[in-house]
Amino acid sequence: MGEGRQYWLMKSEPDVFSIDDLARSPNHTTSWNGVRNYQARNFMRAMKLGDQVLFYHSNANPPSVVGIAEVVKIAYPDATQFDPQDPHFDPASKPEQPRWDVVDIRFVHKFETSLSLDVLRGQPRLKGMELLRRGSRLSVQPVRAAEWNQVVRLGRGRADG
DNA sequence: GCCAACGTTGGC
DNA sequence: GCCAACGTTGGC
Repeated sequence: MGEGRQYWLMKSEPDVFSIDDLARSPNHTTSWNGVRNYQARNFMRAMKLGDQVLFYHSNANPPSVVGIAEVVKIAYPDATQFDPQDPHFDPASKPEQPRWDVVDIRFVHKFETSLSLDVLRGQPRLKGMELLRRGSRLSVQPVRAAEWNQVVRLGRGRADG
C-alpha cells in the first residue's frame, strides 16, 4: 500500500474564505472549489483521506499560516466548472470528462498565533519550504513531514520554536 | 498600486 | 514548436 499520511498547504484569501469560515461551515467542512491550475489540481488528486493540510491566508495582513484542516473526501469533479453563472466556469470542460476537481476538507485546529511569512522565514528548518520560495504561486502544495512538524510546533505556542 | 513570476493563448 | 502578448497570483 501507499505511504502514510501526507501533508499539504492550501491558500485562501480570508476575505473570500477564511479559516473561521471553514470552522463555521456545516460539519466544519467545505469543498475546495475553484482551483484552475493543473499542478494544484494534480496535488489534490494525490490527496488521501486523513491527509493533513496547513491553512494559509493569502492577500492578508500579514499573509500567514493560520491553522490545520484535514482531507475528508478525496478528489471528485468541481461542480463550478459547469456553471455558467460561476466565476470559475470553464466552457471547455465537458461533464463526460471533467477537467477540474475538488477535495473536501474539515477544520481541525486554529493556531493560537498565526505564523506570518516573516516568522516562517526566520526558521532555518523551513528554508526549503515551497511557500517561502520567491515567486511561488501554487495554491495547493505539498509540505514535507519535517516542515509540517516544525510549523505545527510553532503554531501550538511559539515559546521556544 | 506596483510588479515579479508564472501560466496560458494564439499567431506563425 | 517557438515566443510574444496577455492574464493572474500574491507579496510588498
